Amino acid sequence: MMKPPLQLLLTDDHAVMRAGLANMLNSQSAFRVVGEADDCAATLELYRKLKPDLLLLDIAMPAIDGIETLRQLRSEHARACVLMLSSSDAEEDIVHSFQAGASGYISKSARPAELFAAILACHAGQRVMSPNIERRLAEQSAGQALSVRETEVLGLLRKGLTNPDIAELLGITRRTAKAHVAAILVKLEAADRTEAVSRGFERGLLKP
Amino acid sequence: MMKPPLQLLLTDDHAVMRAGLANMLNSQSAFRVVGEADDCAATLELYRKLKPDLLLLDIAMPAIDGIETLRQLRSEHARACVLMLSSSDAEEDIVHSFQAGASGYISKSARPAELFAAILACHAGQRVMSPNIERRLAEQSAGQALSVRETEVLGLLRKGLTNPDIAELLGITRRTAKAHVAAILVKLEAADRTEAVSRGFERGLLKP
DNA sequence: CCCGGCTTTGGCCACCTGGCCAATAGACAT
DNA sequence: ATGTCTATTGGCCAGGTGGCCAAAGCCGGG
Repeated sequence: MMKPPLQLLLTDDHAVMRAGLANMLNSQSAFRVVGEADDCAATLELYRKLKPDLLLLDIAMPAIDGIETLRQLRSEHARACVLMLSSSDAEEDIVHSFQAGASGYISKSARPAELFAAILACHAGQRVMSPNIERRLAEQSAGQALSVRETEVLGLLRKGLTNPDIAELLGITRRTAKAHVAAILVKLEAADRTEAVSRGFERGLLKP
Repeated sequence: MMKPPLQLLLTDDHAVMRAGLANMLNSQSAFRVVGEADDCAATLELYRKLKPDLLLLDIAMPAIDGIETLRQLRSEHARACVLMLSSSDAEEDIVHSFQAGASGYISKSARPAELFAAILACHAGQRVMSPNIERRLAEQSAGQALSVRETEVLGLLRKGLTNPDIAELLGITRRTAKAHVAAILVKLEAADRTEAVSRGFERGLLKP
């Protein structure tokens, strides 16, 4: 007597990836893809309807990204088991995923067998990370995390705003805006605001 | 009597994507995935060995990206039929792909049926683009293209270099470095060098 | 052969930048 | 309650930035 297959819900904005993934997973008797979604709204709706055992959720999505989708899902279904499937491997994405309640995080670079194992482990209640992701976390966490305010300022730097611009927009003095920028430069190890924005993109703090 | 299936070579750094794609394509009698590669070197090697009818090539790859891989392949096999498969949809990637000799460009957001059709059309000698990509090209090409020199300077801006730094590094005067930066600002419609770098990332001129 | 674009160069000037000094008030954790 | 972290603010200064004026040589396409 076999165990019934795990009911999986797939979310990824790339139809090719979804179809390929579904094909591959369904060819394993342990899994069964019961639904596919391509954005946040569809994910929430299908989750309510299907009550899958596990959600495979891509991070990079237009409009509402995977992290935010995860937050919304967990606020409604606190016990949802979600495995993030990412192509970026950016430190920020990983950290934010776990903060938002992900059960695991695996790279699309992982071999299929690793993915299968990750899904099973995740459903068994374990915290899952692909090996190379653990390595990255150890390496990269040399850099300090930006505060909420600093992240906000970084978003303004990106738009080409000057310190006086930022001060006016946030209703603070120029001096304070400058202080935030200075803090950003130190934390991102950047020589100036321009390099800071680059590092922001590299680390996944800013999305293209 | 059926036509023999098209021999396909797959290149993508994400094993999950490769496996899923291979699964999906092989389930169609018209296609047969005869090889998979995860980087430039493996692609060139397998291409020589297998002489596939068509190469499905992902753009985003670490170290050597898909565009450069395409260039190298075409310098060796000028008649190679290559369909770029991309997740970015950045204008630059599309333009560069065709300049480098791609036969087609399709988004991972395309539905499987579109992908199948694209492969067939490509092999039939047509120029293939997914519909939403054509739309983007029309919209976005409002922005002017950067010259070679300007692109080089943009890469230095990204690293936080000042105009004097750039001048010294390129062996030109500060005034000239300044002129290049000014040209970049105009072409990317940026208020300052920091915003220029943002636009660079958004347009795919710079890669995270 | 001429036009257009790319690359190169000069000076002047108001403004912004980032580094340096130090300090206070509130929030959240221990 | 004590301590850590964050957000906030001030002034001074050398150096970088971007806008404005204009112009020359080079190269490829029409």
